[in-house]
Amino acid sequence: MATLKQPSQVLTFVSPTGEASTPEIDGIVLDVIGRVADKWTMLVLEVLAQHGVQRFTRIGQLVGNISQRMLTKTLRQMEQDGFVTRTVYPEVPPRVEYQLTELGESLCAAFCSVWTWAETHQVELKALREARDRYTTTTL
Amino acid sequence: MATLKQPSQVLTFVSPTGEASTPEIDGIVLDVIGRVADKWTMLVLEVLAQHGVQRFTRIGQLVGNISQRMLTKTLRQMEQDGFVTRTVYPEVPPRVEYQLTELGESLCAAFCSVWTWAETHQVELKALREARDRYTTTTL
DNA sequence: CTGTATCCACCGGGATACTG
DNA sequence: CAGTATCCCGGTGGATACAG
Repeated sequence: MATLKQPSQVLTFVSPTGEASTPEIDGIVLDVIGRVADKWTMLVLEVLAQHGVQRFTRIGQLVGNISQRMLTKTLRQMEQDGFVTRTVYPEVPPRVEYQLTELGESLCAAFCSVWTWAETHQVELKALREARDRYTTTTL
Repeated sequence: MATLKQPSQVLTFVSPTGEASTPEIDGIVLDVIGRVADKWTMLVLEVLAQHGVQRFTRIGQLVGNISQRMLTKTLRQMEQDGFVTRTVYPEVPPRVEYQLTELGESLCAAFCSVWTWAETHQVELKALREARDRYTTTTL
């Protein structure tokens, strides 16, 4: 983001020289977060971390309900970002194996705390959601 | 090494019959991840964590390019999820303040490692991307 | 100031069909 | 097996206008 594009009337107020109160979040970091904060990416990351090198179809099975299209796109993106390696064996039928790179593993480790947080607070979160749902129900 | 978490009950292999018994990652956790892995949510979370209680417009400024619509939606969602509290002061002009709850702060802390990871590897990531972009010079 | 409501363009993502 | 190519629908999110 942060692309050139006259912010017509957005809340932004990027001062010319920066400074002032510009606690803007670093663009690169933000961009990285944007890529990584993808549902399928996180799931594939998880799968490869737990099961090691796997083939295309296998990953799809392990992830769960994911279409070929999304699996392909996700894996390609992850490959581009250097999170996984893609190895094609010139056989017939073809065999393609995916494996986490060290970068991918380190990312996975970083996400571990979030995953743990989700598990730790799932009861609490579920309760909150149900409480909210009770309000939202009758109002329709 | 960097395994995300122990095999626990999260992922299961496909049963011998070919039926995908429980390949899904825990629904609640996945759902939570889905909500939390939102760009704007993460940014607002970050902003509130760093700047403490803030008003609507101010949050918008601190976040950067975010439309009112998205800011409102994000804040509402976060309020529903119990990440922030919303305090309306019956004044004119109106003043509304948002503040992280303890839950929100704990989530933010969990995300800290991801944020740190992004910062730590940003050079590496940038290099990878640029290398890729050079290949993508396949004109139009 | 703090929103809500609307219109609308974009694209994420499922379903399906075809290829090497 | 491991994709690629289309169609297509619904959600995301920006722009704009209006309200309390």
